[in-house]
Amino acid sequence: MRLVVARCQIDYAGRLTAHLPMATRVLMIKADGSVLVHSDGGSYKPLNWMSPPCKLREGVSDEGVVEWTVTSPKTDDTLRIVLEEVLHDTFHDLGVDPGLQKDGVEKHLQELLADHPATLADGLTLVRREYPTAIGPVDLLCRDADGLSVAVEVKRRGDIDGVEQLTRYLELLNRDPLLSSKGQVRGIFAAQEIKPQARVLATDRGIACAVVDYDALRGLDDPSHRLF
Amino acid sequence: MRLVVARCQIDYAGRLTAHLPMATRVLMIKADGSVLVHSDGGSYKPLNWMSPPCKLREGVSDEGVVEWTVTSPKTDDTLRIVLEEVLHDTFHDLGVDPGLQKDGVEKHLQELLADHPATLADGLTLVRREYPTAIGPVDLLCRDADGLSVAVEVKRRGDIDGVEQLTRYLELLNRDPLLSSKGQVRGIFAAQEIKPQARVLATDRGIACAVVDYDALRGLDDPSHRLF
DNA sequence: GATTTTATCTCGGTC
DNA sequence: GACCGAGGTAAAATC
Repeated sequence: MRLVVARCQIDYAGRLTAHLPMATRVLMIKADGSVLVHSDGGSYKPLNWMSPPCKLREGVSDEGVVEWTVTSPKTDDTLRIVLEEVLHDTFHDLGVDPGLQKDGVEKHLQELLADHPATLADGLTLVRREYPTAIGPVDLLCRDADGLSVAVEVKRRGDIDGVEQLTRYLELLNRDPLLSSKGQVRGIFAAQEIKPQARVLATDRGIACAVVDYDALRGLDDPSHRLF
Repeated sequence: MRLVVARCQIDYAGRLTAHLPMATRVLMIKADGSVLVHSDGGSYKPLNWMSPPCKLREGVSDEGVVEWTVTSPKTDDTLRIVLEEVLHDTFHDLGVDPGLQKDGVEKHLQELLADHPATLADGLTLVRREYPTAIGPVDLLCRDADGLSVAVEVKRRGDIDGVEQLTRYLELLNRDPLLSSKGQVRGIFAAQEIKPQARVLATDRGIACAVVDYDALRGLDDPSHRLF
């Protein structure tokens, strides 16, 4: 990884053309030859970049101006960087990164709860995941110990929208005699964190709230499992 | 802009939770407090990041370990960075970036075609750009040599969705007696590249396809035009 | 390998 | 503020 801070102007030509006027910026040159141009703002997206695979060629023009040309052998995109003044130029050996471990997305939570519905309420068993309705799939459709249907809406962060969503599902499900013949379909709003407003609304509508302990749930899935 | 190279491990908690094991990485801290964590590979997307607005707090634990905590006041996302060894730490004043000048996107194509509608079909003249309808604006509404209305949908890459879109517009426009009294409103699907499926569908619906030569169009606009 | 779906999407626009 | 659509979308999951 090479880090360069320099006054530069940049031209990109590829699927579109783009130009960056002369200014001071950070140039990040990765081991695979890819180049990122960052300013002191914006978000994680660079002002301009070249994706790997690509090759950087350093040249000097007739007027003695340093100019980098980054080219992609596959897409024939090119990035031309004219360096007016180099303020910083260092190289760092980073080695290979072990990579990111992601976790806690709604889908994974849903999978875990589908495997362990009893953690939401005693005696609860799964009928099916993504139970289809006219207005969209219910995350989990379950049955309780008395054989009554229970609809579960899973969210990572439970806010008011999720309660509204579950309410709509419950209205619909309760019109289905196959599900509601033995008694009303109940709702459980399951999330890692439930916002106070959402809890009030849910309680008001007779919907139970379940705060999900993600780590404990993973422990059930695999007792020897450790987070990292 | 502060650039730090360090052996670190990182935990993120927000919309999801993520973990990066101990390894050497580049930390980019921008003027607005946002933080980017880059490794020596991947693409322009950082391994982990915090979007502005956010605040970085540097702390030292009981064991003397340096630990950064980046928090967002709005979304309560947090990024925790444990620094085992700092290999590089520099600050650079970049100033405000003048920003990127883009070219060749759909909007620009539309402008060029609005200036030169005859390149789409002989005798075509522009009535107006972004002609409003109940379901959204038609890119270009034109009139042909016989005084018949022609609706043009402009895309950079023409796929099936664009044809569907134009079809909906044509249906609507053909219900307007002011436009269709002299005869049916025709459609032209104009794009730099038209996918085979889209071409088949367009032909099937009596919509003409026009592959736009972007560079030639720019040449018309200004024969002496040079990129920058 | 091609295609579809997702994203801590980002970014710019309009309403 | 929201909502919508495009992106040099990229990247992951699926077929």
